[in-house]
Amino acid sequence: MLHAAGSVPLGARDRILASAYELFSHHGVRAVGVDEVIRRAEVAKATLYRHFASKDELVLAFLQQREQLWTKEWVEAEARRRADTPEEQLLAIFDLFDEWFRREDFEGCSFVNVLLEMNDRRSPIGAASAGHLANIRSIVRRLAAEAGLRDPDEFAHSWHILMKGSIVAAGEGDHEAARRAQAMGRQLIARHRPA
Amino acid sequence: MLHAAGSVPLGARDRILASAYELFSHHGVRAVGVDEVIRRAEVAKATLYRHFASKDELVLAFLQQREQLWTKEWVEAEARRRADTPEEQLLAIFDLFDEWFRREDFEGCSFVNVLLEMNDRRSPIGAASAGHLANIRSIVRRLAAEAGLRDPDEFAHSWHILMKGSIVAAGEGDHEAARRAQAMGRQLIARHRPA
DNA sequence: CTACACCCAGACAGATCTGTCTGTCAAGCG
DNA sequence: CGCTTGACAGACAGATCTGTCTGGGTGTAG
Repeated sequence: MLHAAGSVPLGARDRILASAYELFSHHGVRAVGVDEVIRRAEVAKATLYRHFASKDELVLAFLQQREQLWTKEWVEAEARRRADTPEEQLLAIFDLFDEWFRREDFEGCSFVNVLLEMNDRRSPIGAASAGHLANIRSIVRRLAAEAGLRDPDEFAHSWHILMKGSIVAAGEGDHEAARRAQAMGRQLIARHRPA
Repeated sequence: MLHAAGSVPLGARDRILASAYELFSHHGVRAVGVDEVIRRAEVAKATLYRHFASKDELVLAFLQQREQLWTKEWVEAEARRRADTPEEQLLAIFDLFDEWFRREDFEGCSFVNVLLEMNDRRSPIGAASAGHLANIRSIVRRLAAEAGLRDPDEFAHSWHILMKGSIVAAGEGDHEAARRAQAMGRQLIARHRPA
């Protein structure tokens, strides 16, 4: 054995995941084949299938990495960093979205994209996507609870509707979607503020 | 020539369109092949390609029929029928959605589904989907104008965010999505009411 | 030096999808 | 009756995708 701990130095697996992340997030998991993934990763096909049992397993790994990079390290961490109070942190999500929506390579929410590409909530991939979306909601729910808002669960579901709706609108080309969603978000906060 | 006017009696083309509508709306346009369409329609493959130049043309015809049946004859007509004032007609959209979201065979918004399946706004199919979504907004805009709301275009964009967000949430399994969106819609109406 | 683990390159099988083509049949019309 | 039109059934070509397999190369440990 080479590695005493469970850390692979910097190998083929990471290149495959990075390639899959770039391609799947921007072009969808159905439109991208494994040949394109290995070409960009500069690995052999056998290497991919040594590390992942199937393309579906690779997609599941991609979704987990998306949660780490997008949900946790971008949305959650950056929203908390940009504002002091939980209420302002919630609103800061749409400031992030505003910048995101204006990017040339805007790619949308991979969890929604994959869920709608599969068109099957009960498939392993569909269920995983729905699970990752639920994890986004629980971050919102936690912020709502920290802000002292009434009924954080109901709030999180409604807030998430604004997030998803604005992302789809941005996918159509609406560059003002984040601003519109934020305005509705302010009203939603007001309605959930304790009397 | 058989038909003096431009009306085909009841032929293969209608069976193809009906089959495509059922399959594409429920399982997506990428997951369904032409073989499945012709099998359900009970037509020969050559017959399909006599009436439609390609599968893409069939998809475009499906989207147009979706606009006729879903957008116009269901959402718009039924919302106008169920309420008297334009404001109540807007809110009635989410009453319709509430029943729709609870259906066993809930299929989501085909325009959003296809747009995200394609992942390309510039392709003919993606552009058509975006166009049909814009047509939904113009119906909302017209109702907002009839209701005397301020800035009907801004209102329609925001309202449509609620519609699309709740549809995606329903696709995840949230049966209360319509009620939540309607509550936010009431606040949006209040904000756009003239002083 | 040898053994072994890991990896690259690419051929290959099997499945599936679009779109074309051949052949047959039934109905309407002079 | 004979001709035309449209449709059915299905084989077929060509492309593409997943997953397997062979063969060869390289670096490291004992």
